[in-house]
Amino acid sequence: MLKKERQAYILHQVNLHNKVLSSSLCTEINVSEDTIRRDLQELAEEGKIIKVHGGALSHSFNEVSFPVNGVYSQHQKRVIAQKAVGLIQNGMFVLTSGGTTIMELARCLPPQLRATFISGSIPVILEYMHHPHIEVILIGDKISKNSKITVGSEAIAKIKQMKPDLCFLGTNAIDAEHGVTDNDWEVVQLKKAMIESSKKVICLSIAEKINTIQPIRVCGLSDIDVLITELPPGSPSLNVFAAAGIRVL
Amino acid sequence: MLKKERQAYILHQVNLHNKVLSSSLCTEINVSEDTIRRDLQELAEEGKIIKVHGGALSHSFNEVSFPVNGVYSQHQKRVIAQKAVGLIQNGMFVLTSGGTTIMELARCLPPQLRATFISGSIPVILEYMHHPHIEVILIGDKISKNSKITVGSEAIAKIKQMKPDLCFLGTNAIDAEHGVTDNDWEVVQLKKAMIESSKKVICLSIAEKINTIQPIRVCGLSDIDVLITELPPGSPSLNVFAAAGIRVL
DNA sequence: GTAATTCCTGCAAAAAAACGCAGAAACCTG
DNA sequence: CAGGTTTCTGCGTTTTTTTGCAGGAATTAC
Repeated sequence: MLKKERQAYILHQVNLHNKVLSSSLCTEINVSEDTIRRDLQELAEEGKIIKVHGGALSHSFNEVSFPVNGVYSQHQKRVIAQKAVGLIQNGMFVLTSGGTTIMELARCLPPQLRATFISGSIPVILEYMHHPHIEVILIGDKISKNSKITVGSEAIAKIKQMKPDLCFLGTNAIDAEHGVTDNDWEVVQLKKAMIESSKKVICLSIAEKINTIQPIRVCGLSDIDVLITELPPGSPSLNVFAAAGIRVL
Repeated sequence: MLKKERQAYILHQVNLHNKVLSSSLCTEINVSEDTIRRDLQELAEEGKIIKVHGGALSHSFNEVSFPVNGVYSQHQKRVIAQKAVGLIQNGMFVLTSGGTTIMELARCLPPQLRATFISGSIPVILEYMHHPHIEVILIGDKISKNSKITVGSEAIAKIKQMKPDLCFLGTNAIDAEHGVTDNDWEVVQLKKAMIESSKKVICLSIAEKINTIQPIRVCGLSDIDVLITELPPGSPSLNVFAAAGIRVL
């Protein structure tokens, strides 16, 4: 990995997560801690980041006070994303939906990972594109402006041609009885096709959305292989899903 | 292998992968490391790549390093965009390439316009999405990270299925003798398909790029219907294009 | 207050770049 | 076509950059 590449990656991470630990960086990029420290120092001298003991902060950090709820659920989503990343292995074909949880997943991908990611969500694709080693496949079709995702028969046909190893679904509602439900008809059609095509379906859901229901049905619990939430796997509210044969992380 | 060949190959590799290692290049082309270094230096002096210790990076890597030229040519590009917008009418199907000139076009679209825009360029699509009445169709395929555009046989096949009314091409180089040329092989394939499919081809080019040549040919002058630059239509440097039967705006 | 990180300094090894040079190829030019 | 010039390429040497490591100082955590 070239020095400039490394620094660009660090800068991206800092801007993304607002903070970065030198210890975690050096395991991610697989260089010595001294190298990281020197990189941080250079970036700090250029005014791009703020160096602190143990890592670095984004410049925007001390300016703005965050919306409280935003940060809170973002933290939960990061926990989910970290768990999800563990399932991805080199060489895999990974199909993902859109949504903020998937965005977080995209941001948490380790830089040395080599895999192919497929999606029709513009924001998610943008995030994948920052990654140094990931191949990005974009599903084309008409764009739904509010969900920023491609929808339509062409997109569904393309998905049905594939057989990805993993499918990560950001879920709007999941319930023990009604399964996964959503509120956008076109997005649901797409998700159905994604589930059908994929070898393994992984649902990402923050605890807040567990046992909630939306008007349109996506799939039943039997179609889900793995459920990831920010809660520990043994939590009582998750027992019902484990009992249905879903691997709960 | 000739020097020009070698440099074209290097440039292609850089544009394809966003980075290149001099060590790997010299085993690929089978020349000494000094030769590679000299090539990289020349390309860097011409501003085509960014040379770093151990190799070189694509210029799109930094993206935010065009403050001077950026603002300057942005004004020219806006002039071009304004002229181009005049060609678009309600109900039209418009196919566009990527590039900063097309970005400017996207920003200049009048808000009451109702049309369908098709592109494989992510930044351009993002701009179209802001428009209230425009239908946006995204061409899907593998994403080329440096040009931020979808490239590949799927994308080309999709384009060939369409028959858009207009095709706006951002051009990297146009010359009276050699026609339109470019430096990214995959993007050229795409542009060729776009030209073939469209009823009317409109080239957008800032004057700076007139009578310049890039390694790979896109099309001849006879394939172009309209040429738009920031210069007034009667400018001497444009006469040769008008003489070739192109409508010059 | 103590233990554990983290940081800094100097240093050394490896890699890459710069430099000068010389042989070879290409290219004028009369 | 012959002689001269320029350009290109590879080699050896020197210089610079980068990176990791060790040991002591500074900072933080408990």
